[in-house]
Amino acid sequence: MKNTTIKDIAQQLNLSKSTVSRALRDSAEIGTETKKKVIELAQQLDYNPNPVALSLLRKQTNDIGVIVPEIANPFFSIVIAGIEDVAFAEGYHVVIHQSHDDYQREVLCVKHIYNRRKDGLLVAVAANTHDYSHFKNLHERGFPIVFFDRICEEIQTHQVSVDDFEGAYKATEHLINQGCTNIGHLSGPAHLLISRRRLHGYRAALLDYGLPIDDALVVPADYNVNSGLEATKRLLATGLKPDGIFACSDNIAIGCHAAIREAGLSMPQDIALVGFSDLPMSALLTPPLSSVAQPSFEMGRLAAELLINLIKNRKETATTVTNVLKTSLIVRGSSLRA
Amino acid sequence: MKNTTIKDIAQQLNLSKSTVSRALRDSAEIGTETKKKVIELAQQLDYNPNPVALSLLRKQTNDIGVIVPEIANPFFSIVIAGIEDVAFAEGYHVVIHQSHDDYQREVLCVKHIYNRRKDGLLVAVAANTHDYSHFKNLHERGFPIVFFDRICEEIQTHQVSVDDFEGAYKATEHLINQGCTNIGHLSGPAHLLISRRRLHGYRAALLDYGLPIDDALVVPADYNVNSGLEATKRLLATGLKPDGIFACSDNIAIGCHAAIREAGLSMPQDIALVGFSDLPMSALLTPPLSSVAQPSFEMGRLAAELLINLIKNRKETATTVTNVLKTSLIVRGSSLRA
DNA sequence: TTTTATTTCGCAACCGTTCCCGAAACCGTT
DNA sequence: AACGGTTTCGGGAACGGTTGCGAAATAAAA
Repeated sequence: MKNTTIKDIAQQLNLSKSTVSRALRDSAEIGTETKKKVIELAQQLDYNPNPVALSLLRKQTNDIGVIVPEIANPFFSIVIAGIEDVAFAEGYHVVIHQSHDDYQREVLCVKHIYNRRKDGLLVAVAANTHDYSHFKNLHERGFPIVFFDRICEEIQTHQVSVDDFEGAYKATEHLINQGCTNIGHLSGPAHLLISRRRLHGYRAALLDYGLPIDDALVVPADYNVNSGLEATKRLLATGLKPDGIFACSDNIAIGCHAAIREAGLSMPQDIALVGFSDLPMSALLTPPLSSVAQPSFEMGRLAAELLINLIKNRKETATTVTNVLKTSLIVRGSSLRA
Repeated sequence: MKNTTIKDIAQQLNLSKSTVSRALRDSAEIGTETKKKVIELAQQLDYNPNPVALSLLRKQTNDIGVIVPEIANPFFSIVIAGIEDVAFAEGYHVVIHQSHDDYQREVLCVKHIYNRRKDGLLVAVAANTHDYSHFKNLHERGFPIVFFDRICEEIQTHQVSVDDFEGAYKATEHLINQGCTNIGHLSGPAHLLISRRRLHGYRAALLDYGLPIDDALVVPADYNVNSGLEATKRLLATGLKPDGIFACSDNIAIGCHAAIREAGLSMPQDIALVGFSDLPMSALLTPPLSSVAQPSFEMGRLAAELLINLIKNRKETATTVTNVLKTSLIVRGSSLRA
């Protein structure tokens, strides 16, 4: 029932706590004889040090906090898998929080993580977060933070993201190469950096290839299937007749995919479609969804590595790195015209 | 940088630690005047109690450990979302571990959770776990455990699962009603209870409707897409020409779905297919996958509620409940013959 | 044999908090 | 004026560890 403590061992062996502690840590200033006795009894009583006591003493919990919009979002759950992978290997434990894309809730989560003395924070910011002071606050106190995916350039710390601009550019370029001349874009919430960067990549490709830029072809959506479906309906209702669509995320693209089929249009002939993220399910659609693949698992791994590094040598915080991972365009039936 | 402690407040106000502590907890034995001063200064210094110290004193961390095979598996990530939902509301934090369906790793995770003094454990056991002594060990020590989905009947504690038998029965019955007379089954690893129960449901339906039971039509698979694909290939290679398939999970069904199409067979005419779990992606297939829906989010919520209840009143552990949630068959194009 | 060095261990403080218990100080009664 | 009862607060132990320092005891050097 009760866990055996160092004191229990000390009493049974008529020793002091300190001696037992030192013996267990194999200190040189303890006799070989007593050392052996202590270790034996410890093993017998299945002793293991109370990490809570250690945390109090060392002022570190070996826990890292993670905040994502939704755990159930496949992209984030894969990132979390990457995080857990390196965290486990390094002896850290991962405590998950969901912001539900809500600013208030995010603030609460951040407070929780800081107050509960987590060693660091990994975060993808909520979609409707405009004010970053809750993060700045911690950062100024020297609390280790690493942003991933939905990063925050305002804060001078490690950031891990993919090259959204290039990914979006390649996707749009691909549509152009497939003969699309009237390409629409389903964009994400404008205050998210990734949304803006992907929008810029889309525009840059149009510009480079001499295609007109028509803002009426850009319809905003939230990062979920339903919103993608609605946005596509709105886009089709404009009568602008896009022959290609680049969606800012796969979830949006999946909604778009359904809307196109509902409208009785064919892919890729009537409309060629490309998404972003290459979720596992995207390849299962008919036609399978072309998408800009990003290394989600690796993103999690890298973010965790950077954070743990930050935790271990706090001084070197000066040199913060913005890590930009490469994307790769996966061309499938939704956009490949024969 | 440094967090303000109760001692800081005490020194600045020339009071003792105990007085400050009591004042902050609004104790009746502290004068209104001092109480006000303490609370004001605390607010000004942004004081909040160190939860680590509290944990040491109270012998509870307010953390609950969760072990799942894979976080990235949509089913489990949705369950986790449910867990996090009630845990957050109850002031508990969720620490995620992955067993990767590996027994050794699972044992390690269990040790971690117990040693780190988590208040309780929520677990879906690994696919290749035959020995449950690592769980029994904790349970005998009075450590609160709740199993979900992949439960463990050997241990007398709360279990949350769906009615696998009934779900499988309904799925098979539905196939029979669609005119299938030669129904195959892609089963899961045999030492998982859910696999066996679903297999039994399948068999019972065949029996009840007077169809022959042919074990050659039952092909084992692991709970992932690739294994489902391979298993289907093996099933088709037998030459038994099944006209219906009930797959033990949606992931397996998704692999099966692909294999059927690869083989040039049509759904639901040549083969009608039903899966289990109704993952979000299943509805997106063409034809959309019929599936036995289970309330994953609710399963997470319920499991967390039971665990927290167990934590709060340890004595009442005597009355353990095996909670069986209802499934519902979602019929879609993969099995509905016109 | 005395001095010095070395080995081996215990005491006590500390991390931040709660809480039991005792001690003033003040109040109102006889 | 003496006494019992409140009110208000401080001291110290406890939770389970680590660690600096001092103190025996033992061994080595003079």
